[in-house]
Amino acid sequence: MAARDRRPTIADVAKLAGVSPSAVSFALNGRPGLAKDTKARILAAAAELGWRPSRPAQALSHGKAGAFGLVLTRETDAIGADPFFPAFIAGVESVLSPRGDSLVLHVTGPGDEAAAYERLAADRRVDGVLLTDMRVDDPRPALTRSLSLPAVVVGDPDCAQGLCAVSLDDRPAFTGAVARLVELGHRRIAHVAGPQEFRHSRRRQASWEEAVRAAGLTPGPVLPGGFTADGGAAATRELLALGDARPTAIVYANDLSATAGLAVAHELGLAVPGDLSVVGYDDTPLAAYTHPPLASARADALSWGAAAARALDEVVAGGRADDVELAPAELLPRASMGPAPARTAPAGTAPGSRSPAGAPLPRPASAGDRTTPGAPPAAGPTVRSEPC
Amino acid sequence: MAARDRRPTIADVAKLAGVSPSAVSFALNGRPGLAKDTKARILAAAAELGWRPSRPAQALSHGKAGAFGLVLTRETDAIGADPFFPAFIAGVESVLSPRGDSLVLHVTGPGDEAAAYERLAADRRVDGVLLTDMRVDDPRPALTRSLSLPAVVVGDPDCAQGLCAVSLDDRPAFTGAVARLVELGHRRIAHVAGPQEFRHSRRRQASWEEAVRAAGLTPGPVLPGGFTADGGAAATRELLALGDARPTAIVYANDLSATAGLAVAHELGLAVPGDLSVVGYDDTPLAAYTHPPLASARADALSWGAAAARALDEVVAGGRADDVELAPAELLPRASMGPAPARTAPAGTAPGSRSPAGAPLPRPASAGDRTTPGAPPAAGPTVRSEPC
DNA sequence: CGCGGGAGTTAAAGCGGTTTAAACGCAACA
DNA sequence: TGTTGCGTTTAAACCGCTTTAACTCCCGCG
Repeated sequence: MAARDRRPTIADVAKLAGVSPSAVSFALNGRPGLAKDTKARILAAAAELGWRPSRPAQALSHGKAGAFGLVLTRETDAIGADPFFPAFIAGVESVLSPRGDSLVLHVTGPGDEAAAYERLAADRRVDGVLLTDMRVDDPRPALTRSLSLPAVVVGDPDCAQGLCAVSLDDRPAFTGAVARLVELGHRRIAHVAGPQEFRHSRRRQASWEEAVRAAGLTPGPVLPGGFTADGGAAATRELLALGDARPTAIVYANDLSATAGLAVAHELGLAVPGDLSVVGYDDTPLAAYTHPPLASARADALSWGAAAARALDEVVAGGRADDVELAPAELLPRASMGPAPARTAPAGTAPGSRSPAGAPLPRPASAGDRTTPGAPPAAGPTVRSEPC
Repeated sequence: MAARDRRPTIADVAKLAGVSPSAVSFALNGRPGLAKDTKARILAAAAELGWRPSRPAQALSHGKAGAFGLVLTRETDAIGADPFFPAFIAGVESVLSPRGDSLVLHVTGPGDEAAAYERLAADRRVDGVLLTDMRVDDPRPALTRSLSLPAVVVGDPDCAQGLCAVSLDDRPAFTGAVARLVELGHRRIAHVAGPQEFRHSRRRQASWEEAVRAAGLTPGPVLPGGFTADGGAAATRELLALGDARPTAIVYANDLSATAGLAVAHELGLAVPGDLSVVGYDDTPLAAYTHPPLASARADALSWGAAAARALDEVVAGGRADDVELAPAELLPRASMGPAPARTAPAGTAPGSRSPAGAPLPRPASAGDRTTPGAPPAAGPTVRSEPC
């Protein structure tokens, strides 16, 4: 019997089955040209020894690492709040795992990002990478191309720079939220935006703006919330200090800043949704349990991860893959959205009496209203933020 | 010049530098016996070609994968809320990254857990694994041992079964919170626990119980919160429906359930902390921004990850490493903790007038009080939950 | 002048697989 | 009986690196 402590190799299996190592390899990989019973004998021997091929050895000989890479670029303090990644990663795993492939994760500071990708490419530890959190003028598509590192963009095609993009539209959630708020009588709908460097932050802002315009209103103040609780709280404080110009509804770029906004409203003695309506995005586990429950939108991060992994598969195999568009995030209009407060709401818009969509609503004369009045928001032109 | 599309190998570098491949290897690995200028020439050639050794090839030849594995076992729906892992992973990375090593992440369902570790071991894709979320009677220490897969336990030594444990004590946070609540006049302090399968859930519960006993009180009701918002809300609803026996303070096993509890209290018209004090654990980014801000405790997950990675290093290298004990989580007593409501609070414990620790507080006669009265909680015996 | 010895360098043998091309056995065919 | 051809199996090269042992100089010494 072979040495007890050494893990079995293909040679051990071959010996036990009474064949050559090549035969074992053929059996393992389902190559044709092996007699049925030989193959069975080999697989039995492999099972008996608990043998599985060494991935490094396989990687070396056929040049595939059997792993995808994911680089998370974060400031140290911004780590920990994002419900997107765990689910996304689980989705990626759902594709990788059945094949025995792995996900290699790297967390880097902003300065080390390029180096992380270069290393991933040079090390040959992964077959391709998933690019998330696309930024304006993101250097990564060009970088991965120059490294000839297969890559897929997790985000809209506009910023893919020729790479395959796997996207999930968050715009309907924002335009829908604004449309619903308008329906509820709101006229001053502010936005607390995410970091401007991110494509999706800008897209969310553009969606909000388009929907507000489509309702014939002037887009209200936009303040940066940075996707953080601190930022969301600060922005909310500022918005609520605007006196008469104070918004009656705030659309936040994510749940974290929205939840912080809720707390600030309470702190200032404002009722939600009585005095202020609030909408977030992400549908954090907590969203249904804030006080009041936070209206938000659910993006299916699990499916997104799976779709991204499948697309990267294709790119790795064939060099190209078609863009994928997933089902858009759907708005969950929870109790934090309500009728606009009486002082601004028209008489007919009391709680419970929803004016049907399309019914003419009193619209305050607003300077700079350049949108066709009455155009239903949902049917408006697609929002295009500037190309990245 | 070599083929343009092929990545450079050690042979290309050797040719360019006019030496043999072995010399390049020696230069790369800082082996002695190479003339200084030869080494410099080789490194220059490597830099010029942008060559970095192939990790699979290295792994194959010296038998080290240059990667650690982390398996996250989660039900699909429990994914996404935990602020611990992103920070923990970043900590692990801080050790791995400078060396060019990687983290291989696997997310599995509960049923596939053992298979995931077996694969990680058989694949030889990692040099060792980090075991987190230790459970009662956790099979993984035995499993990794039988697979001769180096492992480190991220959790207290009691459940390490002989493996190296890297722990961060969460008990002082719980005993401290209870002591503070007692000081504030609370006499009925309930606990909303985490899933009983987890060691740390039980330990937190035991800490709460010990502290309550140490204060001469009878441990109040314990309800399962499952670490989730749903569970926390349900448990809170049940606790607050107890009528006269209703607790005046609830210590939750984590922030997620605590935050949901806050919402339930509001919903029932109870003021926090006026009618009910609430404490969580984790110091979620949101904790400082709930309404009112949630008292919680911060565990330094980043350092924890780094320490765990360093310990695993030692285990991989030498087979053994000393247990590591990190600085305990520290309680952040935010506004959700306040004086007990008047109907139960003694006269002297009005808001703002804190009775100094150690001052005799009126203590209700409670049956089953088996602890020495007056023993300061912090100095009490170490809580030991049953061995796992 | 030959030889021992140290410094510098390299040839060659792995590591554990995959893969190509050749060898093998055997039946059918000429 | 000697080919031919097919189905099955294997030897050997290779993937890119590490490492041991050997090899080559060159110097100093006897």
